Amino acid sequence: MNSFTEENYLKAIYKLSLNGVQGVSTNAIADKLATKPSSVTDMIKKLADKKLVSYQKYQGVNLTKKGSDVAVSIIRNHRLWEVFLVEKLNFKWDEVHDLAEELEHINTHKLTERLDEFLGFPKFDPHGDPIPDKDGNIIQHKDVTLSDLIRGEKAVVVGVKEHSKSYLNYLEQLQLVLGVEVEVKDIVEFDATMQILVNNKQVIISNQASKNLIVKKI
Amino acid sequence: MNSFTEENYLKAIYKLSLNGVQGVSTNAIADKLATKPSSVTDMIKKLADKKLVSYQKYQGVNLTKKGSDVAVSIIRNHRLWEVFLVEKLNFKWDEVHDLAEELEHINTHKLTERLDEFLGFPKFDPHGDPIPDKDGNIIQHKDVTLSDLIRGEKAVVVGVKEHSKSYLNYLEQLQLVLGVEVEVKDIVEFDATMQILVNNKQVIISNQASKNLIVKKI
DNA sequence: TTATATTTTTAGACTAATCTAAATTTTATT
DNA sequence: AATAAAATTTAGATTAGTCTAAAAATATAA
Ligand SMILES: [Mn+2]
Ligand SMILES: [Mn+2]
Ligand SMILES: [Mn+2]
Ligand SMILES: [Mn+2]
Repeated sequence: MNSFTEENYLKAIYKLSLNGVQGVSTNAIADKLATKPSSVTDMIKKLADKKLVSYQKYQGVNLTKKGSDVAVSIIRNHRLWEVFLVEKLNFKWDEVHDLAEELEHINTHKLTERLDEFLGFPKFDPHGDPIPDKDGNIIQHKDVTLSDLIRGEKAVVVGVKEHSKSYLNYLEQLQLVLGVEVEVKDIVEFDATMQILVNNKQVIISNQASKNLIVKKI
Repeated sequence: MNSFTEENYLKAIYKLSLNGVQGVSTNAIADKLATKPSSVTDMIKKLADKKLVSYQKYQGVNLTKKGSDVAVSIIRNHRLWEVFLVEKLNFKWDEVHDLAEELEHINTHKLTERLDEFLGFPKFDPHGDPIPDKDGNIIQHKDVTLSDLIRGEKAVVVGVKEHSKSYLNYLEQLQLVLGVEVEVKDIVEFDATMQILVNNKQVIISNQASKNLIVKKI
């Protein structure tokens, strides 16, 4: 089997591949995992030996089918556990990520499937991220963010691109949670600061914040 | 914090201490953890440095208050997760131990307490083992086993001393599960094989099996 | 109470994962 | 195309946990 560390590398490579990048760079992985490029090179070699990634020196790394399957399965676990923690144990959406980082590695088919069933086969996690189904199929978000809207447009909040505690906490204070409807009232031309309507309240939100909020136009 | 490995050592020492032994031996720990005595000596030294055990060369090891607290907390996690797996995810009692061995190390106060609450503050796990409360208080079984009974006595099954898959599976086939009433019909003098009544059915059970079944006389 | 057996510890080596510093390769810039 | 900058890899060291083989201490038995 794969160690927790190997699984975390696979997950990181998977996520970095989503931006259409062909050949994920050593530095990008090091950054994401808060480790050093030399450590990444070592691990990549090991993953390549195990046929989990394809790799040529200096050319970046790509997941094989096998590696991608492992990554998706870890992500499935992670998101199912986040749903469990929020729905069943009443955690808040800014509290569950770190716990899910640990729970995701208990990678037993039967446990995952039973958990999925217990939760009623949820399609999205508490941050709006799609949960891969048991065959690994995953619907990616269309990635329209609040910052893409123009004055007068309305949309529903469907996810976040940034998962830090401070961001999630901030959003909750503004009542900018999943499912809430927003309307763009005004945009400052200089720095794209937005004035929006949330639950009938006027809210001012920076571009830094609005470009991490995934929405669906209505 | 403590590594998974350290936690497993503490748990092993805790369990070996329950037999009233003063000074748990290196070999006993090695046996329980399926490792070598030399590895145990190394780890004991580390745990002693961390004030989790008290230890003098060649004299065996004892948990400190601090070490005992960690051990009890891991055991609490383990048993709560076993309840979760059986009650909520419909696992059978012979399937949950290995999963709980992994889940128990996600040792976060808040998670444990929320899980306890979600499960309705259970007092016993699926094998009849008592669950320590949040302050670490734990009621130990009185340890009367089926093999202690004499002809004609009746009792209720309240636990098992052996947790192997094969034993639990065997018991289930005989319908010897928690809460079931048994009556001793006959005992073979030679090897203490018992003939008992379970759910109105006659069952023959070896001493090997009967001495691992914890019961409460009625 | 010596000799023998058993238990425990030490010494030295190995693997996984990490790091720093130096060397190499690739990419960008003159 | 030559040079500078950035990215990547290699070399060598470190830490946690483990192991085997040998030495030392304790327990048992003649
Ligand atoms: Mn998460
Ligand atoms: Mn999430
Ligand atoms: Mn168990
Ligand atoms: Mn149990």
